[in-house]
Amino acid sequence: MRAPRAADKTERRKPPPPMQFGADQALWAAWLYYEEGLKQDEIAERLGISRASVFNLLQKAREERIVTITIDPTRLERADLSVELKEKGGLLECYVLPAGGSAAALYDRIGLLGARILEQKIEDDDVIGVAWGRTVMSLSKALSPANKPGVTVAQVTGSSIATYDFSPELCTSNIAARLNARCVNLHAPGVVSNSNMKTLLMQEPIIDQHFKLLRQCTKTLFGVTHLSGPTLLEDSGVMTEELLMQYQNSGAVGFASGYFFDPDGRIVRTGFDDRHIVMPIEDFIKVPQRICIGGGIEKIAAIQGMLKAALANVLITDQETARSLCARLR
Amino acid sequence: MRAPRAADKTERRKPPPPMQFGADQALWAAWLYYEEGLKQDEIAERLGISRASVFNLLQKAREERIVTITIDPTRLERADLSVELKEKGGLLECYVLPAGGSAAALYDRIGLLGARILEQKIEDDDVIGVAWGRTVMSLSKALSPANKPGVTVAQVTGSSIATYDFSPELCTSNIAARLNARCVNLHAPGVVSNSNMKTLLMQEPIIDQHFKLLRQCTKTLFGVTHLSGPTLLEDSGVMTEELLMQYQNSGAVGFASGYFFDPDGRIVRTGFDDRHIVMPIEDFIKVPQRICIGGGIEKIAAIQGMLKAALANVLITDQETARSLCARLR
DNA sequence: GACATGCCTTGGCAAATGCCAGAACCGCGA
DNA sequence: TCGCGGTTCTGGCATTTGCCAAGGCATGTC
Repeated sequence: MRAPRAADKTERRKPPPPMQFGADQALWAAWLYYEEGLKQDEIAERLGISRASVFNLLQKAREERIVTITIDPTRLERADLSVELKEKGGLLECYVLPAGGSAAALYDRIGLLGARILEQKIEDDDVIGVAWGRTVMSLSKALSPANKPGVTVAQVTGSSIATYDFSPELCTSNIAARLNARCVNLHAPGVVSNSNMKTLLMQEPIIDQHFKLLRQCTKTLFGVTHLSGPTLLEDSGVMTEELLMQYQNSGAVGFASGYFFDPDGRIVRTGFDDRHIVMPIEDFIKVPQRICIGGGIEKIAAIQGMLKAALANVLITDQETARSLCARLR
Repeated sequence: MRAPRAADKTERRKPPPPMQFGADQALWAAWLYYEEGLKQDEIAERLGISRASVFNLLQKAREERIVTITIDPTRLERADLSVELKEKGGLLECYVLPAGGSAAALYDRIGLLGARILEQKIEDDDVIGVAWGRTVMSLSKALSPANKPGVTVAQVTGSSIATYDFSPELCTSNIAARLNARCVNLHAPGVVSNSNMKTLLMQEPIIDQHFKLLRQCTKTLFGVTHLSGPTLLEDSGVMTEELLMQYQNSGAVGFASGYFFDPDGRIVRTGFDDRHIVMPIEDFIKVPQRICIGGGIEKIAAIQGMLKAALANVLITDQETARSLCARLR
């Protein structure tokens, strides 16, 4: 794409951003195509470029968000299955991902849905507590860039030693980066060696301050984990098999945002909880919007327990899971 | 769209895809298509319907605004020509329609642009004063339905006797209807027979009240008319040729929102002004956002005068007109 | 001043989409 | 049970779009 003629000589000086005209062309092509309904041929002719270039311009316009294609989120919420699950699950809102989509991993697909919903829900001065998980990570990657300097994104659970690509720190900072929001990481280990250490840590001013901030949360975002079979908790090195067994023996079926619970939604505690640095549940439960995102048949029991525990009041899941849940919830 | 519970009896013959998408089919098709990037074929397969039906669903989804395609209005404002004209014309904002669009009439194309911009600019408690004209009418028809019960749309100029399809009443009520806003028409003739009558009318409580409302305007929307050759003023029966000549002889080159002006932006008055029921110019000029919409080579001189008179601080026009104006404004 | 490098553009083909007219279907009434 | 009006769905074709690999053009380097 050529710069306008007038700029030819001064161009080597590069006073203004070089691609000024380019942005306009994409914009104009987009207008003519999407608003006036011209064919790419016609636009090509009128702009004096090839049709292929028009195609490229349109693609660029979409990529650069000169044009955006959005799906009305209120409709998503009104979909039949969403409404049914919302009512049966005692939720404030519920969103269900259509079955049989692309071949991508389910958590990526759910993450995409979650991203679109979160974008719509975010308000200018939100404080968002973020947990961790593959789906949350996926959501963070699917978020569109936005400018929300008033938003704070805070980590609800301590950081981990092991580095894996969906750690609490990464989830939090990723989301904050996309939103251009303030990122507040929790600079403490997620798990410490004994309860005494936890007590001491919690008294540290910086940590204490962080937990004060968490009490301001207007939203939290978290995934769910099931406990049977290979789980992230173990794979990520957060917990050992023995610890997990201990919870399972106590009747726990799932883990979400730092808490274990049984099928009836009772919180299950073991000694691990005394070493786990996480937002206290009594604070957590006071957050107005608690958004849980996750799905897959292996998680159904866990999600059911999570719903009974009322950890979430907004659920984002997939169709198959939603179906099963509806069936199970009487 | 069929009701979801069609499963009663006929459905038992359809074992393969036992999914019931009910009224959400369009929504889900839209999600899979626009968000997950599936082909129509694939969606058809997964939903167990023909590809053509998927196409129809997608079309419906667009029509019903389940999906919307929008062009970032801030980009429109940042386009080169817009910026140039904004600065040269002493405007707050300026929007330029790309040249060489569809074969539709220019005023329809500009109206479309105006509609998109107005949609973006409207705030929840706006009071919008609306004048009349073909372009304004066209804008009103291109507005997307919205729900703005807090908005008031008020007529800035009196109504006319002759009925034509872009009368002040129609422009006003059309816009209000689209926005689901309150519509306040001015129940008085646009032109009365003598100045005495105008004085009396203006004292009428209802009329007086209306003009009080107009003083609350946060926005006004109006077109421009040129005076040479056949004009709307004459065609619509608002004015006679003699009256127009009178203004032209006094140096007027254009008419906008009820006022005549000369090329230097001086307001031109004749006896007609004493019979013309319209918002007083000193009130008009205080409205924070005065949006003028119009274009076409025949209007260039008129728009130039209008700009000098600073009647508008937001201008929506087409590329050709914008080019000429830039050239003329030094 | 010639050559290498890398982004843009283009022509053309294969795939995807848009659209229409006829088929299938539904509910209703006889 | 059959026929009928109105609606929705589908097969198939013409058009439009998406994409790729080859060719340009301009800049940077020696």
